[in-house]
Amino acid sequence: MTDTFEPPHHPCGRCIFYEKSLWHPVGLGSVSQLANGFSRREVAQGEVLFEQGAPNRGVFCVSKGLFALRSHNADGSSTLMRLAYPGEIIGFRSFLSQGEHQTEARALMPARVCTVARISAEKLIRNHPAILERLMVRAVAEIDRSHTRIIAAATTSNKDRLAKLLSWLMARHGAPEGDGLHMHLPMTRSDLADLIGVQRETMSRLIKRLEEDGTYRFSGREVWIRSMGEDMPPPSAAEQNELRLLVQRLR
Amino acid sequence: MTDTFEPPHHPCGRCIFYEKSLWHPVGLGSVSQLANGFSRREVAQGEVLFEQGAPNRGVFCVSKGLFALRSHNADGSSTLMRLAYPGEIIGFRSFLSQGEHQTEARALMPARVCTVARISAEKLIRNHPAILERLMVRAVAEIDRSHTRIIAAATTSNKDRLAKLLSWLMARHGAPEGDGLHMHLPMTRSDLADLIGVQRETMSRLIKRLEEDGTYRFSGREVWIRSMGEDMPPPSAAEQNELRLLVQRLR
DNA sequence: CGACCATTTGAAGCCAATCAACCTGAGTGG
DNA sequence: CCACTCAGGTTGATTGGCTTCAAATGGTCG
Repeated sequence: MTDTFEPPHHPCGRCIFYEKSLWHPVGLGSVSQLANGFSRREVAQGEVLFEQGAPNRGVFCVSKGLFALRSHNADGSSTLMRLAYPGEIIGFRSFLSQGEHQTEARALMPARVCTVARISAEKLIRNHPAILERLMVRAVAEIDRSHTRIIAAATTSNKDRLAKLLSWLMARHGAPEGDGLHMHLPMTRSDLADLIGVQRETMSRLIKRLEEDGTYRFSGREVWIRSMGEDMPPPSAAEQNELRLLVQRLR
Repeated sequence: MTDTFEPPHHPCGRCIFYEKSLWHPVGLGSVSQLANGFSRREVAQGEVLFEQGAPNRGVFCVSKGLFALRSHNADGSSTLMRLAYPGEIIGFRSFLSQGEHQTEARALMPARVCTVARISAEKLIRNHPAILERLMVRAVAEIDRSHTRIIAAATTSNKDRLAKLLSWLMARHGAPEGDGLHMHLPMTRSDLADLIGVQRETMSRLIKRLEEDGTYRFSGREVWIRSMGEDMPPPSAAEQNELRLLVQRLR
């Protein structure tokens, strides 16, 4: 839009979500201050960006790939709290409370992350209150996500929640194939189980049940979803409609 | 502390949590601006402060009593998202997103609420970024609460979660009695069920099972908890210890 | 090949949802 | 005063789903 006025050297300037970037409010004058504490880094698939319990070192922005934010429970189990896609900020809770990371961040795909070191981030936020406003938007989004999940867990069946999750993932990782969609699952079945809140064995059985319904087909991490038309009565009318829209959108 | 310098007419000046109040950063100079959009109001037990879906009219601070923030689901069921005690801010999500309330706020006890009208609140936040910082702290707390709940739902039994909830409520509503504690439950069993995420009938059975364990005694909304010492092996060692500390603290 | 990991399958048992019936106390209206 | 209703709560019977333990399968990698 206003290419002429945008600072050519803003570290986030090349990101497709630059306009919505957390650090966008840092104007021409302070770009050097931002560039100072800024670092960009590739994270290999499976690599841990930060451990649960580790001290926070700054604010992280996913630039490429996908991260899983996982909470390790005292009893050895773990819960996958959320997935973070490019443009999303992670680790901001521990940054704000100047404490330890509440979750572990692990790359589920080859990823890239931009970090603004803690000291720099604190300084920038003090000087540019608009950054805090943007961070607040992210926080509210996280509250919304959490509430939605709590409600979903209390009101819908595990099978329905899995179907919902799969169509959600399909929207981000899928491509049209035949009369439906196909994707490579970015995570293991254990991860899916941790995301839905069931045991691994149950996830295996849920997947089998979904396959028996005829809408989904699985082979390892490959997933196909039929765009459906005349077949059986699948999950629900709402779900069916959602899928139809999804197929249309990706086509 | 610095009584001499505190504005004598700050609307929140008399609150015991004044120092931690959201509007504390409004200094001497701007108090009139705050007082402008400020209103205080009694809310009768059972009365609804705001409905789910209603447009946000400002930022609410619980001054007395207790509110239940409930989400009404499409299928007619509802989920009790959280309880709000004096000093807590409610309705800030819809305030920030300038949208509709995501939850219904209903007084579980005779309550009092202080409201800062939307326009005033927006102006104050623009002029005093420190307010936004404090609001961010509340938002992070809400994220923490939600995450804890998601993890608890995925890893602990309904019975254990209920026991935890009861001891939590006991800490806020209980008083020593005999060799244990006693409280009047501030909510119905349906509310408890909505908080734990089970059906009313299941809640009734959970309560019966807790009674059979011998730690709790129920009669209508009256609840007694034994401080225990020699009896049976109750919920868990951690839970037992927590209760012991609780009894000591309230003694 | 052997080790390891992810996944699947089976069997047993527990737990919660559901539907239905019943109970109680607090109004309400005749 | 009684009959009625209604909200809150309990109880029983049944069913289905999930966990748990155990064992088998399949793929990958040194």
